[in-house]
Amino acid sequence: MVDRNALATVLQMGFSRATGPRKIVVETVVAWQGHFSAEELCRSIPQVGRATVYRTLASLQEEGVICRLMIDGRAPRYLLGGTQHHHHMVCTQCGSVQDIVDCGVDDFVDTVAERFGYEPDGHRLEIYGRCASCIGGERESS
Amino acid sequence: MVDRNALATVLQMGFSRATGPRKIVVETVVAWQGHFSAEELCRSIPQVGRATVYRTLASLQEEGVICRLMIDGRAPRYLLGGTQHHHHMVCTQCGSVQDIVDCGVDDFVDTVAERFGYEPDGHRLEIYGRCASCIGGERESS
DNA sequence: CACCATATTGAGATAATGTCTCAATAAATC
DNA sequence: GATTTATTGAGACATTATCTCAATATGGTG
Repeated sequence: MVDRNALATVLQMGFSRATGPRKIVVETVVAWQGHFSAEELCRSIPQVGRATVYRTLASLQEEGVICRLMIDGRAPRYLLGGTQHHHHMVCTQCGSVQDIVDCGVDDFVDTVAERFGYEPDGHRLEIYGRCASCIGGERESS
Repeated sequence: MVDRNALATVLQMGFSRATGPRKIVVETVVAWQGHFSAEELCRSIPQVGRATVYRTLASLQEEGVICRLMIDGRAPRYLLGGTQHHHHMVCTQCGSVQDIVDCGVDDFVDTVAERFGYEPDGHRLEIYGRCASCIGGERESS
């Protein structure tokens, strides 16, 4: 997915110097399984300052390397891979998240926007439910 | 929309006593034009304690009287009328929000959920763009 | 109406999350 | 290696939200 070259590119994004701390943040994010909050990331790499973590997360998001996910609760959660436009399917039981890449709502969005006289420039779709493995798990444990 | 009877009903929601403070909160919310944050609401009725405002907002949301809107930025914003399932069209320029009631994504959601083996129990769709009046306003001011 | 039991309130402590400052540090260049 | 300056990070500060618990107000009752 994200090879060394891509990593080097990412390290430069929006900055003029590829620094050590930023490298740690990016590598940790890339290796992360599933989604995470900013604070979780901070805790996992205490050798990097909070300010740097937040700054790096902001650029990564701006550049589309990660995307921000507002699962209800409080803090936003981040997820690798936002380069491509997509949506999310969130399991309300185990919290796992899957990407929906082949969107298909685009046309719907355009139609609705036009009906309201809007000039659309983005949309967000999140679907909540229980994932296959959580449904399965329940059957086993009963 | 929300008449006196409905108000009385709302005041009881999830509680066993219809109190003065809660009445102030509910009436303020009902009279509010557009969306608001919890803190904005607190500031507008300083005679009611912050804890009560937050508590009342939570029940109102739970009961579907208001809905929570996560427009990017920080704090969630609230909007009257969440009883009926709907989505939002948010103007990225003036911040106004319109409801999209005739959803139509429902089928799409079911299809996608099924494809992933999910048992869907909710979805959220937000469309961002510039509203008609903002587009028009720009033309005038040029 | 007065009284009681208790649901509810609210001031303020605390928590969680995020932003900002600015002296110190470390990349990149020469 | 020296220089320039982008970047860092400790910690102050800001914002949003939750929690505690003594004080209060509500609804029911005699």
